[in-house]
Amino acid sequence: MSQTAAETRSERYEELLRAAAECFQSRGFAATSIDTVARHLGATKGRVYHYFPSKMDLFNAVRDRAMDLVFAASDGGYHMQGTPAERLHAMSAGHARSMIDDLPYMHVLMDGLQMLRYSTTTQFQREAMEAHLTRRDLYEQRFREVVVQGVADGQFQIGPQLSITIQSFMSTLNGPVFWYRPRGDDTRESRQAIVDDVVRFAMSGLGLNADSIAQHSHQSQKVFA
Amino acid sequence: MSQTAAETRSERYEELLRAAAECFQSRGFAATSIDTVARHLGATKGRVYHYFPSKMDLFNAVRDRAMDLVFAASDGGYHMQGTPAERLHAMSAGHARSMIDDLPYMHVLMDGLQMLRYSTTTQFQREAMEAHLTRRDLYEQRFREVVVQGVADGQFQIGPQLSITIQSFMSTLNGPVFWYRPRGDDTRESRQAIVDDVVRFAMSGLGLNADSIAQHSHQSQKVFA
Amino acid sequence: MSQTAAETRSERYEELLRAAAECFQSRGFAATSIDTVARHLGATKGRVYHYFPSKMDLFNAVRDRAMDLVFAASDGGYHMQGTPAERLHAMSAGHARSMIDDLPYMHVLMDGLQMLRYSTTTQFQREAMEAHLTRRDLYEQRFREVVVQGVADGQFQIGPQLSITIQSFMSTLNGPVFWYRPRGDDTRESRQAIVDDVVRFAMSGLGLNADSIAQHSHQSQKVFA
Amino acid sequence: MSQTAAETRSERYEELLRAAAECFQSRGFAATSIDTVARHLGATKGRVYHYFPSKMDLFNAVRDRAMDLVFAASDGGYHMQGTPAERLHAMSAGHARSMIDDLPYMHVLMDGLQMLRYSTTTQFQREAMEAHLTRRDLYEQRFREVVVQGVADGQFQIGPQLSITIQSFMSTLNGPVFWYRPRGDDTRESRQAIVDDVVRFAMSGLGLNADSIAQHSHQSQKVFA
DNA sequence: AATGAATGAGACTTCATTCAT
DNA sequence: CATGAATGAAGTCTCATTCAT
Repeated sequence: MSQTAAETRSERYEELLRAAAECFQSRGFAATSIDTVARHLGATKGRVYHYFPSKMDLFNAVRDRAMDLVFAASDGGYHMQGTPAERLHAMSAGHARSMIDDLPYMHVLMDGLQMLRYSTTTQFQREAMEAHLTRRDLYEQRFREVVVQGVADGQFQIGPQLSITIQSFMSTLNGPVFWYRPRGDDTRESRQAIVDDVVRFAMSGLGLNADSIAQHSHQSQKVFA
Repeated sequence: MSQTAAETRSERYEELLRAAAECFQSRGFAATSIDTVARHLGATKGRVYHYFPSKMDLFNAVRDRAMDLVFAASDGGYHMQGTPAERLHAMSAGHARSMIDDLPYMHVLMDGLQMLRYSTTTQFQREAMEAHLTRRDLYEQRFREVVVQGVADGQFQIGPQLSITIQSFMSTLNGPVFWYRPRGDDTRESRQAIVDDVVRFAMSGLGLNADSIAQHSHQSQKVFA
Repeated sequence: MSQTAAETRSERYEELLRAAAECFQSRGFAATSIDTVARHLGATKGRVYHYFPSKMDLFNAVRDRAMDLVFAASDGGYHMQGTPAERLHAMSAGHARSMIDDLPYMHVLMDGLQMLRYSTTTQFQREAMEAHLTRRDLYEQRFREVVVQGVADGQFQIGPQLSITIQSFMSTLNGPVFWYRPRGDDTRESRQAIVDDVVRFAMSGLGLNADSIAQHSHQSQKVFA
Repeated sequence: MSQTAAETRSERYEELLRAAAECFQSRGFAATSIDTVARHLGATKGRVYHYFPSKMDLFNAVRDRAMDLVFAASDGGYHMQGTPAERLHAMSAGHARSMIDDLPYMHVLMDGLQMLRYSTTTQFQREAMEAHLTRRDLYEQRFREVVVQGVADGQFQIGPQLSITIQSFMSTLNGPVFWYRPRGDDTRESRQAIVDDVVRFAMSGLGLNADSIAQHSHQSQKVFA
């Protein structure tokens, strides 16, 4: 019985998180009202406030979940054996795939960075933001690390400013969040094709030619199968 | 005197547009109040309403101005003589440069796309949105056109889905809007170095090698000097 | 077992009453939530609602208990043998003592009078309020009665309007509710010293000189020992 | 024109302050809604918020005004020439008179002290509270000072703890706030009679006999005529 | 050309209360 | 007996907008 209750609570929580993510995605934080989220869920405000003490806390929860997802998506590639190109390819494919598969969450992840200048934050929320920024830096650091190795190995040819290259690389991978929208005729394959092209562009941006990219793509298939 | 008045009006209008752009940039449309814009200007709401009938109209004006700027920034490259690679390089450099130089406006430009689902729009505003989307498609079409030529010429090697490549290319160029922030020690040269690296990455994403990129970069200097 | 249960219930009830009194004291009726009371008790709302059908009923119970306490505190003095001065002194000492010893309850007693104009009252609650006012009048009547006797006896010298004198007398005795706050270094004696000074002032207000006051004070010690 | 506007603003402000005082008086801070105040004024919330940024600020303004009034009421007595008994009598009469004449404000003044434990206070509001407490101490200090002189002169006979006596004295003077309510048949004289009796009781509490009180009363009449 | 007053709709949030368990 | 979930009313506050001046 207690387990059922716990499961129910957990399910409700997930339900809420997803509904919130979807609402925040389509209208942004400021333009999304708690009422909107509740209605999207077929419930009332009270339910939302029963799980989250404030709108900002709800947003933070969504954002943190998004971070979890994106970490998980590229984790396999980061820890796998292989050349920097192979690893980076796998990480990128996972990342891009997550952008498409978890679109609502990822949208919030992008939006969340603009939240920096909001003054209406409690002490707790400021700490949450700090923690988030730390995680985000850690995440970027993983990509940077592999890129640096690839440059050292001579696999990648990049411009003089490493930071700019990394930012451009991530911008490409994050791109789908801004231009991809699910369609009725999407299939697992059609989405993978999108991911492949995005990753191909990104890897190519580091100076890899098409042939080697194809190879790594093959690798990544196995990893994420 | 009439000319002076006209100039004053025009100056005030510009002042307002920029102030609005800066406010919209830092807090987004929904979280920016007319009062905030007015205060940012050292005035009161009345001034804003004297020039714009509504907040949404103010936003539209900023967004349209942003579109003007980005068009102007890549126009030289688009119309210049040269290979697709040369033209695309010039267009991209102009675009990226504009992202950095007109950051507040460009931020609004990116944000403006989320506005699609706002229900509170008048007939006029819906038309303005339509017109904006048309211009936006037209703008993207210019890049697509040149990329297609380059692919046909064999200068570019891209993935199977042209659209995805174009989107990734634009994502890279737009990137600075999300990660660049002006700093006290910025110089014209340091900003140009950023632009060069971004463009290098984007062109490289189309399969161009570093040498040819360097060449085009040289060209672009002349165009934008 | 049934007795144990009854005792438990009674204990829980007392616990609740006191917790409520403390919360109402520090924040007032309107600003105290049922949740606050429950948390103060280390429980949840359900417990409160198990014993009291509504917040107002809880408040009424606390207020009635406060009335019980203050009645009990001055009852000995009222019924004792002696001159009006002696009796009034004993009543006053008991009353003032109760103000300090039962501070949370007495605070609620003072607050409760403001509640008159609340419109959200049920029939039952209106009746409870009426009953309370009746008891309150009865209580004041006791003091009035003894004062009148003292005036008739020539022990007290008061102003032309008896009501005003009574009100002032009670205001003095009630004073501690507004300015006394328990401190770590309070002792039974230090609290008694406060009571003595308050009562001395009040009796003196009726025209009694210091000497006779000292005498009565001595008397009252015996009554409340 | 500007003067008219200024006057209008000032009038509106006063109107609001009084309306707020009246509402706070009858229901207390927490139970008074801004809507209530607005309705009491025949206006809407917006008007209230146009003049006061928050409910707490409105309350603070009322409380500060109350403090102004009570200071003014006893100021003449404090600065006048005379024995401690004469001065204290005049101060007390002014104070008590103010309790009756400015009842709504004075009620707020009493309530305001309970506000100490509200956690929902901004930095600014905490400072306002500190400033208020300082003023309040200063006010009390005036009475204490004159009482001490009277004790030194042998005019007053009080109990061993000066503080308790002062508190009791003030409690008596403040009393009318809790028990006086204006009635249709009130006259200037009937109110003065109340004040006289209250002051008589308070002075008598310090050991003054009726005769000397009558004398001082005569004095005070001249001061406050 | 611009200000300040005012409104009213709508947002976030709290909380008394009910109910299933 | 007690909890946790949920609701709905009400309250604080914001803000786009209108209007008189």
